[in-house]
Amino acid sequence: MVVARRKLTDNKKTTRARPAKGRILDAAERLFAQHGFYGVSVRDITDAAGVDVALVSYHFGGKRELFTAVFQRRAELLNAERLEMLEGVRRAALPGVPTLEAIVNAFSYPLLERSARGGPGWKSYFALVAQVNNSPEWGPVLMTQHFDPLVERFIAVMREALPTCPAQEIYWGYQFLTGALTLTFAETGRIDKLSGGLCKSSDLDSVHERLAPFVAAGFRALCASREAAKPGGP
Amino acid sequence: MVVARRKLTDNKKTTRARPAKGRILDAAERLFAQHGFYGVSVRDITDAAGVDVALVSYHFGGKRELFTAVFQRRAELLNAERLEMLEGVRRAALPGVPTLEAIVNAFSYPLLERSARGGPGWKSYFALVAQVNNSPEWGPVLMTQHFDPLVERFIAVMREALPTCPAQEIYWGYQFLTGALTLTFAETGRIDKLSGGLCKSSDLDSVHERLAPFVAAGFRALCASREAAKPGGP
DNA sequence: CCGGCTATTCAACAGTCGTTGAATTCATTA
DNA sequence: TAATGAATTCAACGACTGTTGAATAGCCGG
Repeated sequence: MVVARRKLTDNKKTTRARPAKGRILDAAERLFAQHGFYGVSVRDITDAAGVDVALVSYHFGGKRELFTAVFQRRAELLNAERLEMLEGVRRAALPGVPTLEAIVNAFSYPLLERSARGGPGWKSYFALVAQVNNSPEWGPVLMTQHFDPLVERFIAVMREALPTCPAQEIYWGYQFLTGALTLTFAETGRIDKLSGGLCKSSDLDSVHERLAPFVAAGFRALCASREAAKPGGP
Repeated sequence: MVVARRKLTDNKKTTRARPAKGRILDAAERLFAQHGFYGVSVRDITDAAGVDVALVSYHFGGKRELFTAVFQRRAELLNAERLEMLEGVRRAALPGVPTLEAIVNAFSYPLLERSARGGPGWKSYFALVAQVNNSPEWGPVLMTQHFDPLVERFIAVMREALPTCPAQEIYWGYQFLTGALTLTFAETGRIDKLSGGLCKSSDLDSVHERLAPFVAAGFRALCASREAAKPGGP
């Protein structure tokens, strides 16, 4: 990415609102989400943050470490919230099991809610996750490292709710769910053009209303067709 | 991307199997799919192709044009095949309408089949599409330009098959479908680890068996819930 | 053998890349 | 106030970036 580099001979010692480390993280989050890891230079980031180039190496060790720091920053908070909601719907359904819709919502709602009303930083973060999730270079490392513990718990609850369903079906259903969810976070505006303005990528409330019914029905269909395929069916 | 650059003082004038232009396209396809546009240098590509650096500018005009050429190359063939299959299932169902499963299959099967058994070039191509589709920088331009005409036809047939369903539901359903499909193409291997080897990202036949039932059920659920929400329902 | 054309090679350009070491500033404590 | 250690600035390094113009090789019809 090449842009006119802002002159900053001014505002050098003026009272800076926030410390440099956070400013760098914010700028990196936004730019990495737009152009990817290699599409952004360290100078792009530090210029946008209004700090010196050397501070990236000083605070984070290097560009690569900055990238993972950006990815980590919001992951724990997010997963804690999702886990809490997941266990909440599980407890609320005892001694039975929660509906598939409730489980999917526990998985997706905290993300959609933050992306919709958490501010531009969160919006950028999820766009970054969307790119990472679909990247063979970064996906296996970063997604597995930061999200798999929660995903395993999610799948375990899903299996409780579908006790007769083969495990593979749950995993494939999860893959379809996360694919649909991450493309939503990318907010490329493609659906806006396709629908002639009828739908808007940024309308995450509409997604929230529709994702759980869509995915839950998909799970049921998956399990039903596989159970029917088993020998000795009903 | 930084790798040791191969010395090629040899094999300069030896009989070269295929012309340079195609070799460049193949190498670019593979490397762009792995690391993205900015993650690969022109020299990475030409070294992998065994040709001179200057040939990229000579044959394509520049790196950017090479990228779009890679993206274009297989798009028309693909869309022609999908359109033919789509119209085929439509005709076969006359005077009625095709099942949702058949429509989804016409949309996804040609892609899955090529990715599974079309050779490494096709596999790379779909991994590239997965990244582009989730990129705010490239997605709106490339996906819209090369795939939207087919998508519009696909959605039109979908609406014929669901005549009472509001248009928005079809568009959202399409977004979920394409998200699930493109993440599948990324083949990041994440589901392999999650499932402990039970599922394999590369097993596109399993995806083919499951995607249509999953998505068709999702569409039906979407339309049903929206019709029920209409005033004066049954 | 010639001229013309395309394809390829080579060398080099100006600019950008990530990183670093030394110098400087800042806030806090002794 | 002096000292300390962290935070920031500055200048620069060697390597790599995409692109280009001139030179060369190969081929085909005359």
